[in-house]
Amino acid sequence: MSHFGRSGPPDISDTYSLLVLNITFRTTADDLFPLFDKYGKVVDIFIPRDRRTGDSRGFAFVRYKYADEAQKAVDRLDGRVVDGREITVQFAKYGPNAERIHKGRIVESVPRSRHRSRSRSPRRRYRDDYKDKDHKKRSRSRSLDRYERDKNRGRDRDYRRRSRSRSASPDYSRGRGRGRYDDERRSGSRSADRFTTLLINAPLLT
DNA sequence: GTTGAGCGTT
Repeated sequence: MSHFGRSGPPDISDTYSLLVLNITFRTTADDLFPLFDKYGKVVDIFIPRDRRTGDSRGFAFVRYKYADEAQKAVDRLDGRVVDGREITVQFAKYGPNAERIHKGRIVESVPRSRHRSRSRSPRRRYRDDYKDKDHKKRSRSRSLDRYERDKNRGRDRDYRRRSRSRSASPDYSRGRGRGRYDDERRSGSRSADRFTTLLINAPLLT
């Protein structure tokens, strides 16, 4: 029953998006919905998936109808263990300029960045430190290596396949030999004629 | 079957 995220963004101007990080790769929107719906009206849940494999990318977007409910969900669900992993819940933004979407709704849905860049509140600072420590523990080399390896493997296999099919093709060796032979014969005879003319004419001219 | 930083489909 995953009708979430199937028909595009419904009405962003009236919703408050939450970014849920560190979820399991097999956690679906239906798994998150009952958990997040307990703290407010969830209008949409979207989990970005890989284009090729269709697997979850490990994070989700939960859209709430009201900002206070979204804030409450952040407070209650950030750091909670879901499916064996500690999830990270925070307000999401569409891009580098998410505040320009609609002055009012979306801007109010990003109180953390504004508060952090303007003035730090000691009430939330201890949580930032906690999250910072959590982030420092993570390493990103594994997934990146896998991605590069996959890309290189695919390219290498393609290259190998093409190269092998060409060198192993009997047409290639036969055609190459025949072609070179013909080429040598045809152009050789003509150039030999020219050379003969030159050689014959050379002593005459000298 | 694996993985683990990050900001999203029309």
